[in-house]
Amino acid sequence: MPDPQRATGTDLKQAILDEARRVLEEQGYTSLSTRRLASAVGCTATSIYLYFKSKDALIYALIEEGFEELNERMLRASDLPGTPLERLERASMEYVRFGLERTHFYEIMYTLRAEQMERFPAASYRRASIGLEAFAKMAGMGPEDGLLSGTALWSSLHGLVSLMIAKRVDVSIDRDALIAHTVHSACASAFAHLSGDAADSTAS
Amino acid sequence: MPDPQRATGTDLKQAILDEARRVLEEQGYTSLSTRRLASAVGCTATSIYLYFKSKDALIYALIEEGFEELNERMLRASDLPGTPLERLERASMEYVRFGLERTHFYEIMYTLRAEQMERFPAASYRRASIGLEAFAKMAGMGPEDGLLSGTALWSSLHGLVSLMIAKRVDVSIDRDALIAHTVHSACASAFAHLSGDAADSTAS
DNA sequence: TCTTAGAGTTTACAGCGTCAACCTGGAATG
DNA sequence: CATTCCAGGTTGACGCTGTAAACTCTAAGA
Repeated sequence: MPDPQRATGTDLKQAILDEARRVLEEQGYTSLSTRRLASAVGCTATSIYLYFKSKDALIYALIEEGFEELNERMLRASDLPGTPLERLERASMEYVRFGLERTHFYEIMYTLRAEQMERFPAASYRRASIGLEAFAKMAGMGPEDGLLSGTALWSSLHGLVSLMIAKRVDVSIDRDALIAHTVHSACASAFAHLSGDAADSTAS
Repeated sequence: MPDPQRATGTDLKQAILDEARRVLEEQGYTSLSTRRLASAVGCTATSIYLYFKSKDALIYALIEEGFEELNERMLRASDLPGTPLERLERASMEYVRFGLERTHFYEIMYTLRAEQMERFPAASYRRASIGLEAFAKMAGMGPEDGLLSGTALWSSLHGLVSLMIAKRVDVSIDRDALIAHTVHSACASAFAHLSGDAADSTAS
């Protein structure tokens, strides 16, 4: 009987996941190393492979947690009463807040390049765009023009979040003002293009 | 006298830079390794440190090349005659095109996190936001509201580029349509907020 | 008591960035 | 000519990394 304190079996898997989440949040995903992880939870590096196919698979598990939380927060934010535009803005704000609060999660969710990671399970890819679908639905958009407007909105929000995370935004800019401005005008844009609908086909 | 084919001195530095650029463009920055680089140009890994303080410093040299090209392209695009809005749209299109053509360059320029790299020389940080200043100037924006609108525009473009690079955009969306749509509405937004100026202070 | 299977460990491999010490050919100096 | 000096390399090492193969230990079942 070894150390009774030490986790084994399913508990060990959970302990690995917990520690990985902790390290990710505190130091970012580049600090995630199998050996450090293992020594923190009291096992060897190779034991991790008993529960995760690879290091990437472990990271994917964290990514899914991230999508879960993001979706939940966006749904909660948009479920409050209000006009469609108000609800869209609240959900958008929540998206931005999530990104800025959980920067390291956001990073692995959206900025890791697909091709240089092991194949991401198809089911998870679906998850990744649920947020977008939420945008489109919220605005009552059809699957055609809605996808376009929704993606453009998403681009704005994602761009804002990732520029801020990467510290590329001019330091003299008031952060809250920038966020309010960007969210406001991106949401307005999305709605404007909806009203214009079939009438507006821009010059070729 | 060793192999006369082999580059030495300043030539060696140039050869290292050339090879690094080649590998970056073909395989991305994660494939840049000092040893592989060295063996490709015919020297040892440590020789690289004779010309670059660190691997990061080498990457920064590439980053600067990227900014140089991007700035040049944007200026060229916006220097053609046309209304300010047209010029802004052309420059924006050029920004997006650069990002999608030179994905690996774009990646190191805008998505590497500042804190996990060695200190980026201050002068280069200035370079990094010249594009933004160009946006603001082009629209004849003052340094106050211009920075805000310019950054919001930049967010849209950057978000679009990086979502597309990371392959997060729904495959059923027509790429060109998405680009046209996003650029068009982001530029329009930037101009709208300029006209509204001091009059428009949104409800608190 | 013997077998079996699951759960972890040991050991190893090939790669990484980087540092300290060493070598070497040619120019400058005596 | 002989000597010194040094820029421009190389060698070898350190401490990391992910991960595969082979080994050991423990508990349950027959």
